[in-house]
Amino acid sequence: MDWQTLLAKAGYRLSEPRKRIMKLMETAEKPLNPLAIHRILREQGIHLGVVSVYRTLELFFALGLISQVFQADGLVGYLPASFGHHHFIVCQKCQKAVEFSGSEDMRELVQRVQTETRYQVSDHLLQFYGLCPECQALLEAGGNS
Amino acid sequence: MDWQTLLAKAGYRLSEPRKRIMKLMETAEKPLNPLAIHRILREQGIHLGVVSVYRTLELFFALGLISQVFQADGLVGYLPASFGHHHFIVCQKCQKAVEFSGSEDMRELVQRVQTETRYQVSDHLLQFYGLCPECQALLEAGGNS
DNA sequence: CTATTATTGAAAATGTTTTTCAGTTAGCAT
DNA sequence: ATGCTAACTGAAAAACATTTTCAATAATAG
Ligand SMILES: [Mn+2]
Ligand SMILES: [Mn+2]
Ligand SMILES: [Zn+2]
Ligand SMILES: [Zn+2]
Repeated sequence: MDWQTLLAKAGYRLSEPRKRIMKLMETAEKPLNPLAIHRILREQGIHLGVVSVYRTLELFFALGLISQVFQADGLVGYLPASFGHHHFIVCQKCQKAVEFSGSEDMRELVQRVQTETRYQVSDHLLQFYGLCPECQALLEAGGNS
Repeated sequence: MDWQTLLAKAGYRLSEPRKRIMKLMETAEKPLNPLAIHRILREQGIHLGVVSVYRTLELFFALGLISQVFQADGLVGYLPASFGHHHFIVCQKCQKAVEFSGSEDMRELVQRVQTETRYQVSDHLLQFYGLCPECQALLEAGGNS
């Protein structure tokens, strides 16, 4: 089921701002935050109210169409989410992020932690950080810094 | 080595605001953000500039004395950090958080993801969410909601 | 096509974080 | 102990980010 159908089935309208924002998200390689989206669209001549960007992202997130992406020091933005259980790995150099799937990750660790802490675990936040293939290549070639 | 020594060795002064803030952090069970810390201390009759709270948390974090804690929807605040590799599990009902250690967690998963994505993994963000023992008990007793 | 209702967006309000800078204080030297 | 000096603080303002409000607009159903 595509996002437009999902939106409709959930009782929401397929408005112009929502189309614009999803179209941009779909091509995004790096996590985008509300103001960045607003700015990029404006640069493309598409002028949305900043409020609509906030509202649309909130809605898309609630519907599971996009995921929040964190950098080691906080939320950086959103990226389109595929269905099912997955996480992101983010390049520390260029921010490019890709998903990896992970349904059975953590099983043992969750067991251990539940026993140790007496908490009942029901969810987790996981992200990896590192270097994307391109940035690895660049680093090997010439530059440090 | 205690935090005061660590601070001194790193060339920083042991100022009154820093003492106040660390003392509060040390007793915190739930993640605290800058404005919450500012408010709590003010309620105790200790009036710091809000700027100092921001600066001090930034410094403590850079020195590894405190950790950032995320809720499923963003950074919620800071908690004291013990040394070494560890993560937090946060109660979704009352926010109480405890650490668990985890040096060898993820080894296999990291391998798999490196192969799949061609990224080189160098770090990770992991947090668990669930119910603390107290909130489990409360839930079993009477209430739903 | 029309009516209905969700949705948009400008503006203002609110909330958060950073910058600036004059005054203060911790730690060191005497 | 006392004074010196650079690190530090905090009030204020600026900058930035988010939420609220509400009249105007536009998407969908009929
Ligand atoms: Mn997982
Ligand atoms: Mn770990
Ligand atoms: Zn990269
Ligand atoms: Zn709890």
